Amino acid sequence: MKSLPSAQPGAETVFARRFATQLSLTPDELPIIRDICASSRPVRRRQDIVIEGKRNRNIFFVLEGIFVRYRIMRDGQRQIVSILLPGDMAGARSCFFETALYSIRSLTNGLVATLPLDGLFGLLDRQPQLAGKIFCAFVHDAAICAEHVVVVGRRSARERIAHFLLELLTRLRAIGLADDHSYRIPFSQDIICDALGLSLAYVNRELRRLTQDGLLEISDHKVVIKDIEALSELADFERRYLQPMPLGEVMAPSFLRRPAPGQGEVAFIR
Amino acid sequence: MKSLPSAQPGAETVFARRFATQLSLTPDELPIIRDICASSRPVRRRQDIVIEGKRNRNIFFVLEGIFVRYRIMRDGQRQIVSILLPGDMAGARSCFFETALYSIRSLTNGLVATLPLDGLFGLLDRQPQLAGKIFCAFVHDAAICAEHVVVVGRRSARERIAHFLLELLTRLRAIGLADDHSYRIPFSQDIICDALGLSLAYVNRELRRLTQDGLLEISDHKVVIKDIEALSELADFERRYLQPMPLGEVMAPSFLRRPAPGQGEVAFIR
DNA sequence: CGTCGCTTTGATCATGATCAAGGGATGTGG
DNA sequence: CCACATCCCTTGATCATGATCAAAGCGACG
Repeated sequence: MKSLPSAQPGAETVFARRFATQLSLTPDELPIIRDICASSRPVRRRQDIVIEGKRNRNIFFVLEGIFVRYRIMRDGQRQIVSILLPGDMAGARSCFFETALYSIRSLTNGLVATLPLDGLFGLLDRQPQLAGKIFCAFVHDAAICAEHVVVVGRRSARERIAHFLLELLTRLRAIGLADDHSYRIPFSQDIICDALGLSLAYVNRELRRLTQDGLLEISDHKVVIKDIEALSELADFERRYLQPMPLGEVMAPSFLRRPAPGQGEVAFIR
Repeated sequence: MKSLPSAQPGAETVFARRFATQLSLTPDELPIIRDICASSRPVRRRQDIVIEGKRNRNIFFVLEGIFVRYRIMRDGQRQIVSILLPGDMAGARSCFFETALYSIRSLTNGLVATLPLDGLFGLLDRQPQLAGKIFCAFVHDAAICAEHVVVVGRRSARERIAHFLLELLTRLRAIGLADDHSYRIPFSQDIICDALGLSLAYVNRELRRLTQDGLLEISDHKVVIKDIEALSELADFERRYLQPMPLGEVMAPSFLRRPAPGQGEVAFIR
């Protein structure tokens, strides 16, 4: 299997800039994030950076590599709660509990920067708006998680798989790691089945059917979505949950914002 | 059906105090929250306070009543993403998207206070620690959501139902709305089935089996958990995800905290 | 050359969906 | 006060989605 290339020099600033865009950083906030990213650490493939049941007080910025947040059940089954891509943050949730509720593991070699929780609360006093932006990133993460509930709760296996592949396409494209219709997934089908709560054999069969129907092509870990329209229709995929407002716009005081065209505020009561 | 009693005078301060505890508010922060709660509004049963696809820029503090966050699918099926109880916050996520991703609806008469998003960002400058605490509450909400993924993804119908009822017991007890083994659920089985991604008929059957096995009793919307131990074992219910650290402790600088007994930091790399 | 990790496929089983019908409650209007 | 409707619970019969079990193929790699 080809994994992502290992840490290259300069990756820190590439992703510091990417964070900058996602979080709408101002010129004085940017160097702070760049500082955090500068002291990054490599993570080898299949390594846990957070372990369920152990204490964690660090927030990790994923600069490179793909990670999963997961739980191992009593019977040995695994449920993957989220897929974490470069530009995402990890480990924040466990900071607010005695010990971590999930483990977080790399699927590939990767690179992460560390912000201790204390550092975040420190920022809260010195750079409150920046700290707020980081907290907002947690909210975006939660939105993906909520959507995952809907995928797993109310969709058929075929729909789940289609949705999963489309979500990955959209997220990878947003960070420049996919082209218009295709991307490399450096992981195997068991990730898909554990993310979607399905059995391996069945995921395989349904993937096969999707390719036979001409919607996909998968070969050697490269996924080509041949008909995005049809697949989106099949999966009932709405990308809105992957597109939060630009933070600069959300955080500006409301008198600076024009209301969205044609959409007033919701009438509240009565 | 008996719904919760309507807004009583004084409910604002009762729950302002409850928030105070949950968020470890300091004496100067408390009046701010109390102010927000003072201007609360009643919500009638079965009313949407956030509507999917509509713009929302308000954070709602649930002072009274039970709410659900849900999505209606193409085929008319509903997936409930979260149950919101007094003391929870609602609508924050939709503030960060052009329009709401989910609707939020009351199951009972209720009472909510409103904090405009601008107000939260205003707090960020004037009372950064308080704003941080509110953001932390979003993280707790996300933890429940993540657990929901695991429930729906990898548990049998019987286990899901058991888990759901235990989660409710635990959360209601935490806010004083349940006694040791029982509580009233002012809603019907279709809420359970839409929360867990099951069919109504099957939920009914499995509920029946659980009562026949002597684990539960349900009559007229009152749930009595007769054997918490056995039910927890059956559901693989771990309440940890409902017990975040007291924020006062999390937010204190680390040199004030003693490490958790017997649990060092996680060894990071290698 | 043998092993390991991953994919593929077949056969069978069962969990849970769907369809259908009936049975209290409670409420409402005539 | 009764007729009727509505909401929710209950139960049976049947169906199908997806799990489980089993086995084989196939690179890659040591």
